[in-house]
Amino acid sequence: MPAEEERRGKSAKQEKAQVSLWERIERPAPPPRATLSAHRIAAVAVAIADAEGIDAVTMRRLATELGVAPMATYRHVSGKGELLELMVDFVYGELALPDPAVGWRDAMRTLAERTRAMLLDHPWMSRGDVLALTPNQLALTESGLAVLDGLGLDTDTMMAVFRTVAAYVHGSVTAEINLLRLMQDQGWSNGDETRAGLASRMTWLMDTGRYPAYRRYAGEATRKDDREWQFGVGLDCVLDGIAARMGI
Amino acid sequence: MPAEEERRGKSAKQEKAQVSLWERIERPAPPPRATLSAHRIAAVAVAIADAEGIDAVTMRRLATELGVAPMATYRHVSGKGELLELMVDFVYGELALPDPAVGWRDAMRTLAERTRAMLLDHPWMSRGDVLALTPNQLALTESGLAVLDGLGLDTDTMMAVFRTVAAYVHGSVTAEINLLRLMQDQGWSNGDETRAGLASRMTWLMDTGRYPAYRRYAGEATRKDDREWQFGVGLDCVLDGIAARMGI
DNA sequence: TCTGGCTGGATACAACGTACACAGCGACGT
DNA sequence: ACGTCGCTGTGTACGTTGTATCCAGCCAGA
Repeated sequence: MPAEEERRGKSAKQEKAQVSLWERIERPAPPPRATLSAHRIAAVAVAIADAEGIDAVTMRRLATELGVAPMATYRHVSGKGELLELMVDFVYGELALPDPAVGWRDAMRTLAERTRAMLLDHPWMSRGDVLALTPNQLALTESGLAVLDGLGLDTDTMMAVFRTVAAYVHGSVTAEINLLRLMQDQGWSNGDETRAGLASRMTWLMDTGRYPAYRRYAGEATRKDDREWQFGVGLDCVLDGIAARMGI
Repeated sequence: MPAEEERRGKSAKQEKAQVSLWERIERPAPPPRATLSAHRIAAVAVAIADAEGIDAVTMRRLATELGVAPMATYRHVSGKGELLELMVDFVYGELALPDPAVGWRDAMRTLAERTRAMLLDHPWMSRGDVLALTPNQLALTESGLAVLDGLGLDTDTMMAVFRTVAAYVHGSVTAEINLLRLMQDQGWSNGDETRAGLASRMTWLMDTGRYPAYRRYAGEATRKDDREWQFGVGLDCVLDGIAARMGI
Protein backbone atom coordinates (compact mmCIF):
# COMPACT_ATOMS: atom_id res chain seq x y z
CA MET A 1 0.00 0.00 0.00
CA PRO A 2 2.19 2.83 -1.20
CA ALA A 3 -0.62 5.37 -1.11
CA GLU A 4 -1.31 4.81 2.54
CA GLU A 5 2.33 5.01 3.49
CA GLU A 6 2.62 8.19 1.57
CA ARG A 7 -0.32 9.75 3.35
CA ARG A 8 0.99 8.79 6.75
CA GLY A 9 4.37 10.17 5.93
CA LYS A 10 2.87 13.41 4.90
CA SER A 11 0.75 13.97 7.98
CA ALA A 12 3.73 13.14 10.11
CA LYS A 13 5.73 15.69 8.20
CA GLN A 14 3.11 18.33 8.75
CA GLU A 15 3.15 17.74 12.46
CA LYS A 16 6.89 17.81 12.52
CA ALA A 17 6.84 21.21 10.96
CA GLN A 18 4.47 22.64 13.54
CA VAL A 19 5.63 21.14 16.82
CA SER A 20 9.11 21.68 18.16
CA LEU A 21 11.44 18.72 18.44
CA TRP A 22 11.68 18.90 22.21
CA GLU A 23 8.00 19.19 22.73
CA ARG A 24 7.55 16.24 20.43
CA ILE A 25 9.94 13.88 22.16
CA GLU A 26 8.79 15.00 25.59
CA ARG A 27 5.14 14.46 24.79
CA PRO A 28 4.03 10.93 25.68
CA ALA A 29 3.20 8.93 22.64
CA PRO A 30 -0.51 9.21 21.97
CA PRO A 31 -2.00 5.96 23.19
CA PRO A 32 -3.39 3.89 20.36
CA ARG A 33 -7.05 4.71 20.12
CA ALA A 34 -9.01 1.84 21.54
CA THR A 35 -11.80 0.89 19.25
CA LEU A 36 -15.13 0.41 20.88
CA SER A 37 -18.06 -1.63 19.72
CA ALA A 38 -21.33 -2.67 21.27
CA HIS A 39 -20.17 -6.25 21.29
CA ARG A 40 -16.90 -5.52 23.06
CA ILE A 41 -18.66 -3.29 25.57
CA ALA A 42 -21.14 -6.04 26.33
CA ALA A 43 -18.44 -8.68 26.66
CA VAL A 44 -16.37 -6.63 29.08
CA ALA A 45 -19.38 -5.55 31.12
CA VAL A 46 -20.53 -9.14 31.43
CA ALA A 47 -17.06 -10.20 32.51
CA ILE A 48 -17.07 -7.59 35.28
CA ALA A 49 -20.55 -8.56 36.42
CA ASP A 50 -19.65 -12.25 36.47
CA ALA A 51 -16.48 -11.66 38.43
CA GLU A 52 -17.60 -9.06 40.96
CA GLY A 53 -21.35 -8.73 40.73
CA ILE A 54 -23.57 -6.34 38.90
CA ASP A 55 -22.88 -3.51 41.32
CA ALA A 56 -19.27 -3.48 40.18
CA VAL A 57 -20.44 -2.58 36.70
CA THR A 58 -20.27 1.20 36.81
CA MET A 59 -19.81 3.33 33.77
CA ARG A 60 -16.40 4.43 35.05
CA ARG A 61 -15.22 0.95 35.87
CA LEU A 62 -16.40 -0.30 32.53
CA ALA A 63 -14.54 2.51 30.79
CA THR A 64 -11.35 1.76 32.70
CA GLU A 65 -11.62 -1.89 31.76
CA LEU A 66 -12.17 -0.90 28.15
CA GLY A 67 -9.15 1.38 28.23
CA VAL A 68 -11.24 4.39 27.43
CA ALA A 69 -12.54 7.62 28.97
CA PRO A 70 -15.63 7.37 31.19
CA MET A 71 -17.98 9.00 28.72
CA ALA A 72 -16.82 7.07 25.67
CA THR A 73 -19.30 4.25 26.20
CA TYR A 74 -22.17 6.68 25.70
CA ARG A 75 -21.40 6.81 22.00
CA HIS A 76 -22.66 3.25 21.68
CA VAL A 77 -25.21 3.04 24.44
CA SER A 78 -27.69 5.67 25.52
CA GLY A 79 -27.22 4.99 29.22
CA LYS A 80 -26.99 2.33 31.81
CA GLY A 81 -30.35 0.84 30.91
CA GLU A 82 -29.27 0.08 27.38
CA LEU A 83 -25.99 -1.28 28.69
CA LEU A 84 -27.90 -3.81 30.76
CA GLU A 85 -30.00 -4.69 27.75
CA LEU A 86 -26.83 -5.30 25.79
CA MET A 87 -25.38 -7.46 28.54
CA VAL A 88 -28.50 -9.58 28.84
CA ASP A 89 -28.67 -10.14 25.12
CA PHE A 90 -24.99 -11.03 25.04
CA VAL A 91 -25.48 -13.79 27.58
CA TYR A 92 -28.59 -15.13 25.86
CA GLY A 93 -26.49 -15.35 22.75
CA GLU A 94 -24.41 -18.07 24.36
CA LEU A 95 -27.41 -20.27 25.04
CA ALA A 96 -27.43 -23.41 22.92
CA LEU A 97 -30.90 -24.07 21.57
CA PRO A 98 -32.21 -27.61 21.47
CA ASP A 99 -33.12 -29.68 18.47
CA PRO A 100 -36.91 -29.82 18.16
CA ALA A 101 -36.66 -33.29 16.66
CA VAL A 102 -36.23 -34.91 20.08
CA GLY A 103 -39.86 -34.23 20.92
CA TRP A 104 -41.45 -31.34 22.70
CA ARG A 105 -41.02 -32.65 26.22
CA ASP A 106 -37.33 -33.45 26.07
CA ALA A 107 -36.64 -30.28 24.12
CA MET A 108 -38.53 -28.23 26.68
CA ARG A 109 -36.65 -29.90 29.44
CA THR A 110 -33.22 -29.20 28.05
CA LEU A 111 -34.31 -25.67 27.26
CA ALA A 112 -35.27 -25.25 30.90
CA GLU A 113 -32.11 -26.84 32.22
CA ARG A 114 -29.85 -24.83 29.98
CA THR A 115 -31.62 -21.63 30.89
CA ARG A 116 -31.15 -22.51 34.53
CA ALA A 117 -27.46 -23.16 33.98
CA MET A 118 -27.11 -19.86 32.16
CA LEU A 119 -28.79 -17.92 34.95
CA LEU A 120 -26.70 -19.64 37.59
CA ASP A 121 -23.57 -18.79 35.63
CA HIS A 122 -24.59 -15.13 35.49
CA PRO A 123 -26.57 -14.55 38.67
CA TRP A 124 -26.99 -10.84 38.02
CA MET A 125 -29.24 -11.70 35.08
CA SER A 126 -32.18 -12.60 37.26
CA ARG A 127 -32.53 -8.95 38.22
CA GLY A 128 -33.17 -8.16 34.59
CA ASP A 129 -35.88 -5.60 34.33
CA VAL A 130 -35.33 -6.18 30.67
CA LEU A 131 -38.15 -7.18 28.39
CA ALA A 132 -37.69 -10.32 26.29
CA LEU A 133 -37.41 -8.33 23.09
CA THR A 134 -33.71 -8.47 22.35
CA PRO A 135 -32.62 -10.60 19.39
CA ASN A 136 -31.21 -13.46 21.39
CA GLN A 137 -34.05 -13.54 23.89
CA LEU A 138 -36.41 -13.66 20.98
CA ALA A 139 -34.39 -16.52 19.54
CA LEU A 140 -35.05 -18.47 22.72
CA THR A 141 -38.76 -17.80 22.44
CA GLU A 142 -38.65 -18.79 18.80
CA SER A 143 -36.99 -22.04 19.75
CA GLY A 144 -39.65 -22.71 22.36
CA LEU A 145 -42.43 -22.09 19.90
CA ALA A 146 -40.76 -24.23 17.25
CA VAL A 147 -40.55 -27.07 19.73
CA LEU A 148 -44.29 -26.86 20.32
CA ASP A 149 -45.19 -26.55 16.66
CA GLY A 150 -47.13 -29.25 14.88
CA LEU A 151 -48.78 -30.64 17.98
CA GLY A 152 -52.18 -29.22 17.20
CA LEU A 153 -52.00 -26.26 19.55
CA ASP A 154 -53.12 -22.82 18.46
CA THR A 155 -50.57 -20.05 18.65
CA ASP A 156 -52.07 -18.53 21.79
CA THR A 157 -51.75 -21.82 23.60
CA MET A 158 -48.25 -22.47 22.30
CA MET A 159 -47.11 -19.15 23.66
CA ALA A 160 -48.92 -19.71 26.94
CA VAL A 161 -47.22 -23.07 27.37
CA PHE A 162 -43.80 -21.70 26.59
CA ARG A 163 -44.32 -18.80 28.95
CA THR A 164 -45.45 -21.14 31.69
CA VAL A 165 -42.24 -23.10 31.52
CA ALA A 166 -40.20 -19.91 31.26
CA ALA A 167 -41.99 -18.43 34.26
CA TYR A 168 -41.32 -21.50 36.36
CA VAL A 169 -37.66 -21.54 35.39
CA HIS A 170 -37.13 -17.88 36.11
CA GLY A 171 -39.01 -17.93 39.37
CA SER A 172 -37.30 -21.05 40.57
CA VAL A 173 -33.80 -20.00 39.64
CA THR A 174 -34.29 -16.51 41.02
CA ALA A 175 -35.13 -17.99 44.40
CA GLU A 176 -32.12 -20.26 44.11
CA ILE A 177 -29.86 -17.35 43.27
CA ASN A 178 -31.16 -15.23 46.11
CA LEU A 179 -30.14 -17.94 48.53
CA LEU A 180 -26.78 -18.42 46.86
CA ARG A 181 -26.12 -14.70 46.99
CA LEU A 182 -26.93 -14.57 50.67
CA MET A 183 -24.57 -17.46 51.29
CA GLN A 184 -21.80 -15.85 49.28
CA ASP A 185 -22.26 -12.48 50.96
CA GLN A 186 -22.02 -14.12 54.35
CA GLY A 187 -19.27 -16.52 53.41
CA TRP A 188 -21.28 -19.65 54.04
CA SER A 189 -20.27 -22.43 51.75
CA ASN A 190 -22.85 -25.14 52.33
CA GLY A 191 -26.29 -25.81 53.74
CA ASP A 192 -25.10 -26.58 57.24
CA GLU A 193 -23.07 -23.41 57.57
CA THR A 194 -26.02 -21.47 56.24
CA ARG A 195 -28.42 -22.96 58.76
CA ALA A 196 -25.91 -22.29 61.49
CA GLY A 197 -25.62 -18.69 60.38
CA LEU A 198 -29.37 -18.27 60.24
CA ALA A 199 -29.98 -20.17 63.47
CA SER A 200 -30.52 -17.20 65.73
CA ARG A 201 -32.91 -15.54 63.32
CA MET A 202 -34.70 -18.81 62.85
CA THR A 203 -35.12 -19.94 66.43
CA TRP A 204 -36.45 -16.51 67.27
CA LEU A 205 -39.07 -16.89 64.55
CA MET A 206 -39.85 -20.50 65.34
CA ASP A 207 -40.27 -19.77 69.01
CA THR A 208 -43.20 -17.54 68.23
CA GLY A 209 -45.05 -20.77 67.52
CA ARG A 210 -46.59 -19.32 64.41
CA TYR A 211 -44.92 -21.67 61.97
CA PRO A 212 -45.56 -25.26 63.05
CA ALA A 213 -45.53 -26.75 59.55
CA TYR A 214 -42.32 -24.98 58.65
CA ARG A 215 -40.73 -26.09 61.87
CA ARG A 216 -41.63 -29.65 61.02
CA TYR A 217 -40.07 -29.18 57.60
CA ALA A 218 -36.90 -27.79 59.14
CA GLY A 219 -36.69 -30.83 61.39
CA GLU A 220 -37.69 -33.63 59.07
CA ALA A 221 -36.70 -32.72 55.54
CA THR A 222 -33.71 -34.51 54.09
CA ARG A 223 -33.39 -32.88 50.66
CA LYS A 224 -33.17 -29.27 51.77
CA ASP A 225 -29.86 -28.82 50.00
CA ASP A 226 -30.57 -30.81 46.87
CA ARG A 227 -31.23 -27.95 44.51
CA GLU A 228 -31.21 -30.08 41.39
CA TRP A 229 -33.86 -32.35 42.81
CA GLN A 230 -36.04 -29.42 43.81
CA PHE A 231 -35.77 -27.81 40.41
CA GLY A 232 -36.41 -31.12 38.69
CA VAL A 233 -39.49 -32.01 40.70
CA GLY A 234 -41.11 -28.71 39.90
CA LEU A 235 -40.18 -28.90 36.26
CA ASP A 236 -41.65 -32.38 36.01
CA CYS A 237 -44.86 -31.13 37.55
CA VAL A 238 -45.06 -28.28 35.08
CA LEU A 239 -44.37 -30.51 32.09
CA ASP A 240 -46.79 -33.17 33.31
CA GLY A 241 -49.45 -30.54 33.73
CA ILE A 242 -48.90 -29.22 30.23
CA ALA A 243 -49.05 -32.70 28.77
CA ALA A 244 -52.23 -33.51 30.64
CA ARG A 245 -54.11 -30.27 30.08
CA MET A 246 -53.13 -29.82 26.44
CA GLY A 247 -53.42 -33.49 25.55
CA ILE A 248 -49.93 -33.65 24.06
CA MET B 1 -15.26 29.26 70.08
CA PRO B 2 -15.16 29.50 73.86
CA ALA B 3 -18.80 30.57 74.22
CA GLU B 4 -19.98 27.60 72.31
CA GLU B 5 -17.88 25.17 74.27
CA GLU B 6 -19.21 26.68 77.45
CA ARG B 7 -22.82 26.31 76.42
CA ARG B 8 -22.31 22.74 75.30
CA GLY B 9 -21.99 21.30 78.79
CA LYS B 10 -24.93 23.10 80.31
CA SER B 11 -28.46 21.91 80.93
CA ALA B 12 -31.47 23.42 79.23
CA LYS B 13 -32.41 25.42 82.25
CA GLN B 14 -29.00 26.94 82.56
CA GLU B 15 -29.16 27.97 78.95
CA LYS B 16 -32.56 29.54 79.44
CA ALA B 17 -31.14 31.63 82.27
CA GLN B 18 -28.30 32.89 80.15
CA VAL B 19 -29.99 33.58 76.85
CA SER B 20 -31.68 36.92 76.62
CA LEU B 21 -35.44 37.15 76.50
CA TRP B 22 -35.44 38.62 73.00
CA GLU B 23 -33.13 36.02 71.65
CA ARG B 24 -35.32 33.34 73.18
CA ILE B 25 -38.63 34.53 71.79
CA GLU B 26 -37.13 35.28 68.41
CA ARG B 27 -35.60 31.86 68.10
CA PRO B 28 -37.98 29.46 66.33
CA ALA B 29 -39.54 26.95 68.66
CA PRO B 30 -37.82 23.60 68.35
CA PRO B 31 -40.06 21.52 66.13
CA PRO B 32 -41.86 18.74 67.96
CA ARG B 33 -39.73 15.65 67.74
CA ALA B 34 -41.22 13.23 65.27
CA THR B 35 -41.28 9.72 66.62
CA LEU B 36 -39.94 7.04 64.39
CA SER B 37 -40.62 3.33 64.35
CA ALA B 38 -39.78 0.52 62.01
CA HIS B 39 -43.44 0.10 61.16
CA ARG B 40 -43.96 3.76 60.29
CA ILE B 41 -40.77 3.80 58.26
CA ALA B 42 -41.92 0.77 56.30
CA ALA B 43 -45.40 2.19 55.71
CA VAL B 44 -44.11 5.51 54.41
CA ALA B 45 -41.44 3.90 52.25
CA VAL B 46 -44.01 1.57 50.71
CA ALA B 47 -46.31 4.50 50.03
CA ILE B 48 -43.53 6.31 48.19
CA ALA B 49 -42.61 3.22 46.19
CA ASP B 50 -46.22 2.57 45.25
CA ALA B 51 -46.80 6.13 44.16
CA GLU B 52 -43.59 6.90 42.33
CA GLY B 53 -41.63 3.71 41.93
CA ILE B 54 -38.84 2.18 43.93
CA ASP B 55 -36.26 4.62 42.59
CA ALA B 56 -38.08 7.45 44.34
CA VAL B 57 -37.37 5.77 47.66
CA THR B 58 -34.12 7.44 48.63
CA MET B 59 -33.03 7.80 52.21
CA ARG B 60 -33.39 11.57 51.97
CA ARG B 61 -36.82 11.48 50.39
CA LEU B 62 -37.97 8.99 52.97
CA ALA B 63 -36.65 11.18 55.76
CA THR B 64 -38.41 14.22 54.34
CA GLU B 65 -41.66 12.29 54.12
CA LEU B 66 -41.17 11.15 57.71
CA GLY B 67 -40.51 14.73 58.82
CA VAL B 68 -37.07 13.84 60.04
CA ALA B 69 -33.41 14.42 59.26
CA PRO B 70 -31.83 12.27 56.54
CA MET B 71 -29.77 10.15 58.92
CA ALA B 72 -32.49 9.53 61.47
CA THR B 73 -33.77 6.41 59.71
CA TYR B 74 -30.45 4.71 60.34
CA ARG B 75 -31.32 4.37 64.02
CA HIS B 76 -33.93 1.78 63.06
CA VAL B 77 -32.49 0.26 59.94
CA SER B 78 -28.88 -0.58 59.22
CA GLY B 79 -29.00 0.60 55.63
CA LYS B 80 -30.99 0.51 52.45
CA GLY B 81 -30.96 -3.26 52.29
CA GLU B 82 -32.75 -3.63 55.57
CA LEU B 83 -35.16 -0.92 54.55
CA LEU B 84 -36.14 -2.98 51.53
CA GLU B 85 -36.50 -6.03 53.72
CA LEU B 86 -38.81 -4.07 55.96
CA MET B 87 -40.87 -2.86 53.03
CA VAL B 88 -41.24 -6.32 51.56
CA ASP B 89 -42.33 -7.78 54.87
CA PHE B 90 -44.77 -4.93 55.35
CA VAL B 91 -46.52 -5.71 52.07
CA TYR B 92 -46.58 -9.45 52.73
CA GLY B 93 -48.30 -8.60 55.97
CA GLU B 94 -51.33 -7.40 54.04
CA LEU B 95 -51.75 -10.70 52.21
CA ALA B 96 -54.87 -12.57 53.30
CA LEU B 97 -54.11 -16.25 53.74
CA PRO B 98 -56.62 -18.83 52.55
CA ASP B 99 -58.59 -21.30 54.61
CA PRO B 100 -57.02 -24.76 54.17
CA ALA B 101 -60.45 -26.32 54.62
CA VAL B 102 -61.42 -25.57 51.01
CA GLY B 103 -59.04 -28.23 49.77
CA TRP B 104 -55.46 -27.97 48.61
CA ARG B 105 -56.16 -27.11 45.03
CA ASP B 106 -58.56 -24.24 45.62
CA ALA B 107 -56.46 -22.96 48.48
CA MET B 108 -53.34 -23.06 46.34
CA ARG B 109 -55.16 -21.28 43.58
CA THR B 110 -56.36 -18.41 45.73
CA LEU B 111 -52.91 -18.20 47.30
CA ALA B 112 -51.46 -17.82 43.82
CA GLU B 113 -54.04 -15.30 42.70
CA ARG B 114 -53.72 -13.18 45.81
CA THR B 115 -49.95 -13.21 45.56
CA ARG B 116 -50.27 -12.07 41.97
CA ALA B 117 -52.61 -9.28 42.99
CA MET B 118 -50.23 -8.21 45.72
CA LEU B 119 -47.27 -8.08 43.35
CA LEU B 120 -49.23 -6.18 40.74
CA ASP B 121 -50.29 -3.68 43.40
CA HIS B 122 -46.66 -3.16 44.41
CA PRO B 123 -44.67 -3.74 41.23
CA TRP B 124 -41.38 -2.82 42.83
CA MET B 125 -41.63 -5.99 44.94
CA SER B 126 -40.68 -8.27 42.08
CA ARG B 127 -37.17 -6.85 42.17
CA GLY B 128 -36.86 -8.17 45.70
CA ASP B 129 -33.43 -9.62 46.18
CA VAL B 130 -34.84 -10.44 49.55
CA LEU B 131 -34.87 -13.93 50.88
CA ALA B 132 -38.18 -15.38 52.05
CA LEU B 133 -37.15 -15.30 55.68
CA THR B 134 -39.07 -12.33 57.01
CA PRO B 135 -41.96 -13.07 59.39
CA ASN B 136 -44.74 -12.39 56.93
CA GLN B 137 -43.07 -14.17 54.05
CA LEU B 138 -42.63 -17.14 56.31
CA ALA B 139 -46.31 -16.91 57.20
CA LEU B 140 -47.13 -17.32 53.53
CA THR B 141 -44.91 -20.39 53.30
CA GLU B 142 -46.48 -21.74 56.45
CA SER B 143 -49.90 -21.30 54.94
CA GLY B 144 -48.81 -23.11 51.79
CA LEU B 145 -47.45 -26.02 53.78
CA ALA B 146 -50.56 -26.17 55.95
CA VAL B 147 -52.69 -26.39 52.84
CA LEU B 148 -50.69 -29.40 51.67
CA ASP B 149 -50.68 -31.12 55.03
CA GLY B 150 -52.47 -34.39 55.57
CA LEU B 151 -52.38 -35.47 51.95
CA GLY B 152 -49.75 -38.12 52.50
CA LEU B 153 -46.82 -36.12 51.16
CA ASP B 154 -43.51 -36.06 52.98
CA THR B 155 -42.20 -32.68 54.06
CA ASP B 156 -39.62 -32.48 51.28
CA THR B 157 -42.31 -32.98 48.69
CA MET B 158 -44.70 -30.56 50.36
CA MET B 159 -42.07 -27.86 50.25
CA ALA B 160 -41.14 -28.70 46.67
CA VAL B 161 -44.76 -28.42 45.62
CA PHE B 162 -45.24 -25.12 47.37
CA ARG B 163 -42.08 -23.75 45.89
CA THR B 164 -43.10 -24.85 42.43
CA VAL B 165 -46.30 -22.87 42.60
CA ALA B 166 -44.50 -19.92 44.14
CA ALA B 167 -41.84 -20.02 41.43
CA TYR B 168 -44.44 -20.03 38.70
CA VAL B 169 -46.32 -17.15 40.27
CA HIS B 170 -43.24 -15.02 40.75
CA GLY B 171 -41.83 -15.74 37.32
CA SER B 172 -45.11 -15.12 35.61
CA VAL B 173 -45.95 -11.92 37.43
CA THR B 174 -42.43 -10.57 37.06
CA ALA B 175 -42.73 -10.90 33.30
CA GLU B 176 -46.13 -9.26 33.46
CA ILE B 177 -44.77 -6.39 35.49
CA ASN B 178 -41.81 -5.87 33.21
CA LEU B 179 -44.19 -5.34 30.34
CA LEU B 180 -46.45 -3.08 32.37
CA ARG B 181 -43.49 -1.01 33.44
CA LEU B 182 -42.33 -0.59 29.87
CA MET B 183 -45.83 0.51 28.89
CA GLN B 184 -46.03 2.97 31.73
CA ASP B 185 -42.59 4.38 31.05
CA GLN B 186 -43.50 4.93 27.43
CA GLY B 187 -47.00 6.15 28.12
CA TRP B 188 -48.69 3.32 26.25
CA SER B 189 -52.02 2.45 27.78
CA ASN B 190 -53.09 -0.71 25.96
CA GLY B 191 -51.86 -3.54 23.83
CA ASP B 192 -52.45 -1.80 20.53
CA GLU B 193 -50.54 1.30 21.52
CA THR B 194 -47.75 -0.91 22.79
CA ARG B 195 -47.51 -2.84 19.55
CA ALA B 196 -47.56 0.41 17.63
CA GLY B 197 -44.75 1.74 19.76
CA LEU B 198 -42.73 -1.41 19.34
CA ALA B 199 -43.52 -1.75 15.65
CA SER B 200 -40.27 -0.40 14.29
CA ARG B 201 -38.17 -2.52 16.61
CA MET B 202 -40.30 -5.52 15.80
CA THR B 203 -40.44 -5.27 12.04
CA TRP B 204 -36.69 -4.84 12.00
CA LEU B 205 -36.32 -8.06 13.95
CA MET B 206 -38.98 -9.95 12.03
CA ASP B 207 -37.49 -8.96 8.71
CA THR B 208 -34.35 -10.88 9.58
CA GLY B 209 -36.46 -13.97 8.95
CA ARG B 210 -35.06 -15.64 12.03
CA TYR B 211 -38.33 -15.79 13.94
CA PRO B 212 -40.96 -17.45 11.76
CA ALA B 213 -42.90 -19.02 14.62
CA TYR B 214 -42.96 -15.79 16.58
CA ARG B 215 -44.09 -13.93 13.49
CA ARG B 216 -46.95 -16.35 13.11
CA TYR B 217 -47.87 -15.80 16.75
CA ALA B 218 -47.79 -12.04 16.27
CA GLY B 219 -50.15 -12.38 13.32
CA GLU B 220 -52.56 -15.05 14.49
CA ALA B 221 -52.87 -14.83 18.26
CA THR B 222 -56.04 -13.35 19.66
CA ARG B 223 -55.37 -13.42 23.40
CA LYS B 224 -52.13 -11.49 23.43
CA ASP B 225 -53.56 -8.93 25.82
CA ASP B 226 -55.52 -11.27 28.07
CA ARG B 227 -53.15 -11.39 30.99
CA GLU B 228 -55.59 -13.12 33.32
CA TRP B 229 -56.11 -15.91 30.83
CA GLN B 230 -52.38 -16.35 30.36
CA PHE B 231 -51.72 -16.49 34.05
CA GLY B 232 -54.64 -18.85 34.61
CA VAL B 233 -53.66 -21.30 31.89
CA GLY B 234 -50.19 -21.65 33.30
CA LEU B 235 -51.42 -21.97 36.84
CA ASP B 236 -53.85 -24.71 35.79
CA CYS B 237 -51.03 -26.58 34.13
CA VAL B 238 -48.89 -26.34 37.24
CA LEU B 239 -51.68 -27.49 39.53
CA ASP B 240 -52.69 -30.28 37.16
CA GLY B 241 -49.14 -31.46 37.05
CA ILE B 242 -48.85 -31.48 40.81
CA ALA B 243 -52.08 -33.39 41.16
CA ALA B 244 -51.01 -35.94 38.58
CA ARG B 245 -47.44 -36.46 39.72
CA MET B 246 -48.17 -36.49 43.43
CA GLY B 247 -51.40 -38.42 43.13
CA ILE B 248 -53.36 -35.91 45.16
C1' DT C 1 -29.25 15.82 91.07
C1' DC C 2 -26.35 13.58 88.27
C1' DT C 3 -25.36 10.40 84.61
C1' DG C 4 -25.53 7.17 80.80
C1' DG C 5 -27.78 5.57 76.97
C1' DC C 6 -31.20 6.33 73.17
C1' DT C 7 -32.85 8.96 69.44
C1' DG C 8 -32.76 12.50 66.13
C1' DG C 9 -29.75 16.49 63.72
C1' DA C 10 -25.89 18.35 61.13
C1' DT C 11 -22.06 18.04 58.41
C1' DA C 12 -19.27 15.81 55.21
C1' DC C 13 -17.47 12.73 51.63
C1' DA C 14 -16.70 9.45 48.03
C1' DA C 15 -18.85 7.42 44.22
C1' DC C 16 -22.25 7.42 40.88
C1' DG C 17 -24.78 8.59 36.22
C1' DT C 18 -24.51 11.69 32.78
C1' DA C 19 -24.82 16.60 30.40
C1' DC C 20 -21.89 19.41 27.63
C1' DA C 21 -18.28 21.30 24.96
C1' DC C 22 -14.28 19.99 22.54
C1' DA C 23 -10.56 17.44 19.54
C1' DG C 24 -8.76 14.16 16.36
C1' DC C 25 -9.50 11.51 12.31
C1' DG C 26 -11.49 9.29 8.15
C1' DA C 27 -14.55 10.01 4.20
C1' DC C 28 -16.40 12.61 0.69
C1' DG C 29 -17.83 16.36 -2.42
C1' DT C 30 -15.72 19.67 -4.98
C1' DA D 1 -5.70 18.56 -3.29
C1' DC D 2 -8.40 20.58 0.06
C1' DG D 3 -11.87 22.08 2.96
C1' DT D 4 -15.64 20.31 5.53
C1' DC D 5 -18.58 17.17 7.93
C1' DG D 6 -19.73 13.58 10.90
C1' DC D 7 -18.14 9.95 14.07
C1' DT D 8 -15.91 8.66 18.02
C1' DG D 9 -13.38 9.30 22.13
C1' DT D 10 -11.75 13.13 25.96
C1' DG D 11 -12.06 16.34 29.81
C1' DT D 12 -14.55 18.68 32.97
C1' DA D 13 -18.27 19.41 35.81
C1' DC D 14 -22.70 18.95 38.32
C1' DG D 15 -26.35 17.13 41.00
C1' DT D 16 -27.76 13.02 43.68
C1' DT D 17 -26.98 9.15 46.16
C1' DG D 18 -25.77 6.12 50.48
C1' DT D 19 -23.76 6.54 54.66
C1' DA D 20 -19.73 7.54 58.39
C1' DT D 21 -19.09 10.51 62.08
C1' DC D 22 -19.79 13.58 65.58
C1' DC D 23 -23.28 16.47 68.41
C1' DA D 24 -27.25 17.68 71.17
C1' DG D 25 -31.28 16.89 73.58
C1' DC D 26 -34.18 13.86 76.39
C1' DC D 27 -35.69 10.01 79.67
C1' DA D 28 -34.56 6.35 83.17
C1' DG D 29 -32.46 4.96 87.10
C1' DA D 30 -29.04 5.69 90.93
